[in-house]
Amino acid sequence: MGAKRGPADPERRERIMAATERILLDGGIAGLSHRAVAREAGVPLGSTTYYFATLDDLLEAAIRRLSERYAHRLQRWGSQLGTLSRAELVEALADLVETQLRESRAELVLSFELASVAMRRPELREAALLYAETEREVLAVHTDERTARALSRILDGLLLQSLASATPPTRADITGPLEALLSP
Amino acid sequence: MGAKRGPADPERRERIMAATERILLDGGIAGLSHRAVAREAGVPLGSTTYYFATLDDLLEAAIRRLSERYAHRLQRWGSQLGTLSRAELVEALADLVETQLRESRAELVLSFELASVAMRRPELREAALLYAETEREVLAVHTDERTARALSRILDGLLLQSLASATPPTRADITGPLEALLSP
DNA sequence: GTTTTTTGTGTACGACCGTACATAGATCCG
DNA sequence: CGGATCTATGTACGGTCGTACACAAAAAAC
Repeated sequence: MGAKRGPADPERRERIMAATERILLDGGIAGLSHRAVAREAGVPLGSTTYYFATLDDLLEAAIRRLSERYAHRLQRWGSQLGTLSRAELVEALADLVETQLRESRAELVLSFELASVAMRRPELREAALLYAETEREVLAVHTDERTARALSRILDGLLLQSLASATPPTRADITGPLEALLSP
Repeated sequence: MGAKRGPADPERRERIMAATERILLDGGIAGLSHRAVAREAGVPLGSTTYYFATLDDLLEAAIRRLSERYAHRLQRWGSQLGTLSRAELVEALADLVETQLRESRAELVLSFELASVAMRRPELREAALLYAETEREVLAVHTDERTARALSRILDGLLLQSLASATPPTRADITGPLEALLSP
């Protein structure tokens, strides 16, 4: 019952998952295939099917990693904030939206794609919801639970329409709905 | 320059588009192929490629039809309403959300899938935005433009999370964000 | 050492696909 | 009538894919 067996190249698995993430981020689920991953990772086809027998295994592993990274980023953002007034929270959230759109576009697109795929494939639901859960948890630190849920909805709508439309949203597009919700 | 030429079976094109809609609605874009449409419509493969040479032609035609039908439904909903108080508008919108989730689930799922695909393929953007545009127009009849935009965002977020999550939203889940926005 | 287990690879099968294209039938124009 | 034009179909090429599987190499167990 040794802990390590076989040629034990622990990088192998890592490299394959990293390649999978890259493929998902820039081609979406449609671009995912064992062969594409093998090419991207520089390993033979047999390696990808050995570690991840089915496409869903590959997908699930990559999604889990991406979600965890996203969660950490959100939590870091949350912990850098002190206690905020409502007005300050609006500005902080608007900054968050703008930053995400600028710096994490690919991750956002993928998370929406995942959500839409999960609507047809319940087995992917858990993976898809990791994003939303983290979001709500972080928001709940700064408001009550109910407002956090509403905020999460607005943020999703904002991000969705921003990513789908041709022109980026103005600051007012973002702050408008947030203010409406956060001004009691 | 006669209006009709050839064997002129006008149902042919119709049948193919109708079959395409059915395939998109229950299998999503991933299930779309010339062959699948041919099978569904009961026509030979050559027919589908004759009327719609590329997959995108097929997709665009079907999406346009679906969007128009969706727009009509929304407009009918809008015109059945008289002038409403803010509180009445909240209830009417919540009813709309619940009805859509119950009766037009497949259309909603497809519209989100389209939106997420359009994020990677700008040529599909126009088709994907038809849904959102109509929504905003109808909403703008009952509130000012700015509120309509915010509402549209909230509705998208609500529908997205409702479709992606395992359990349907409670009435409070729906009315919460709407009230927050519509109570000045 | 020998056997057993795990790690890793190459190949091949059957399926599906988009699209091109040669061809056939129908209709219209003159 | 005879072309010209449009409608409609069958087939076939070249490609991608998931997955199974036989097999080799390395490590572990004995």
